[in-house]
Amino acid sequence: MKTNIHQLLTQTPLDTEVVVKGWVRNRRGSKQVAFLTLNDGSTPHTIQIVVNFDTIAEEILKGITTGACLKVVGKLIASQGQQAKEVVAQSIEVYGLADGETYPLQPRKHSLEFIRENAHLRARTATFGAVFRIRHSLAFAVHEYFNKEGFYYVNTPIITASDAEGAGQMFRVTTLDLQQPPQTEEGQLDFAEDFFGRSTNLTVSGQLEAELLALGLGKVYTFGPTFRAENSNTTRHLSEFWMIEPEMAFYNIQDNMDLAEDFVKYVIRYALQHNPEDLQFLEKRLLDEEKNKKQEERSPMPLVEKLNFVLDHSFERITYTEAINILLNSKPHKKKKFTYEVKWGIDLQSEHERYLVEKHFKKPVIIVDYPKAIKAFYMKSNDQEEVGKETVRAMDVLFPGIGEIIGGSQREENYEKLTERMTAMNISLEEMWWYLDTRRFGTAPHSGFGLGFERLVQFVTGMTNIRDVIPFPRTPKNADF
RNA sequence: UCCUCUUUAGCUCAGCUGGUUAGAGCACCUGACUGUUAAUCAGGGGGUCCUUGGUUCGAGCCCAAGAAGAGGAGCCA
Repeated sequence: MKTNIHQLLTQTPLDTEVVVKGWVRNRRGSKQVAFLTLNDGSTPHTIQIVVNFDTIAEEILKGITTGACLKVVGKLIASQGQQAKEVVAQSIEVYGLADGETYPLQPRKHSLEFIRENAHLRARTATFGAVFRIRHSLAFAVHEYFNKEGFYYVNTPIITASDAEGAGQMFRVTTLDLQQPPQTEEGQLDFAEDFFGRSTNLTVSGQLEAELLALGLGKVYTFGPTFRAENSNTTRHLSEFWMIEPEMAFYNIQDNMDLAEDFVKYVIRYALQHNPEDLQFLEKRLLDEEKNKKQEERSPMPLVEKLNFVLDHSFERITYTEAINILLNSKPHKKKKFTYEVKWGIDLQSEHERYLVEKHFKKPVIIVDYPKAIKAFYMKSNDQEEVGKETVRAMDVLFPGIGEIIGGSQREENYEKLTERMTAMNISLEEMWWYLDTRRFGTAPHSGFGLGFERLVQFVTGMTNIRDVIPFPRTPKNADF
């Protein structure tokens, strides 16, 4: 039976003959004995291999440095050193050496920027091992949650012709000859000649398609790649990221918020239960990293405590109007510390959101009922409101440290109101005929939201740069590996 | 896209007011050491000082342009 290092450390009884395969993290030694620490990705911990030179020819150890991959046959025994268990080698087979002169990773702390430049090898580091294991757990928990709640997993297209969503700049998909593109008589690019016979792009959201499926299947969710060609250079934006978009028939905005909170708590709890050692490792990493920071820039609580805090407290729910009033009465506003003016109708800026979440409530906050003027066409209008202060049933879930983690709304199901709004916003009714058909035939109240998966992974792992929570980050000017 | 900062050995960094042969720790190699834990000790090799142009007798250091990276902002998830 194949055993991994996690099993060796936690389950395998002592004095068992074992086979260990993994990559060397570190090597120490003296004349008689060498110590290798090995990791195989199954655990944040390493197992120590003891090599006595009277058993193993010293020649075999030549060239085995950090990064080498080995197969070790030996016996699992109680360690004389600080770790509980270790393996005394009986034989060693070298799968591959890693030339010390050129192998980039060393048994020392590297900067995250350096490791990012070597993203092809970073799965071998303790930090990224932990991050990617947690990422897996969260992804698995997403499916588990929705499955248990009666949702269907649906796949929406990655190549779309829709350009009505307005979620951001899009990547064009084309097979046209860019050297000599076909032109129409007016001198425009002739997309009739293109592969699909029309202009197509990578999806910026699966929401509109998910709505079609929800209005038939009831409760659905998507979990897939999403693309935005925005020139965003921040620690929380990617050009290619994974989005989770549940869409539910017969859910109003309250149901939508309840679901969002329950869902996020479920997946965080899952990671706490399934990756305690990885989280402990990352917690320690974060503490080390923040040692050099000023007190006020450090995280207010350790990682695991922060996650438990989120589970133990209900998210604060306030309306946009209430949020504006809190901000108007806040110290930074009165002392004119905000860069952006606070008044009803503005889109809340990062500094405002951060004040509400990190200073005022000190926990996750859900803001609802945003001004209609700053939100998308498909969001349901609230009734009977003061002229000039119309709102829509939109909600954002704000998390400390990363800001908006979820954006959602109840959708406008009324055909007349929807088309009126689309016309006002210059969105083509003809192109969106398929979307409007759901309102024309058997329309139903429904809601949904989108959650940026990487932002969730960021929050749970405490990683501050979103490029460090996806194996192959795509950002402006960077598509390496 | 805007603002700020950064770029010197494989990595992390130092390098004074512009001055002659550019340094340290770690990594790597060689050797020492009776079980190490960031092992330790001794020695060795290793440099396009981001690029281009300029100022100067002389530039790692000053000036200009550009590139890349980081942080923040905007856009958003």
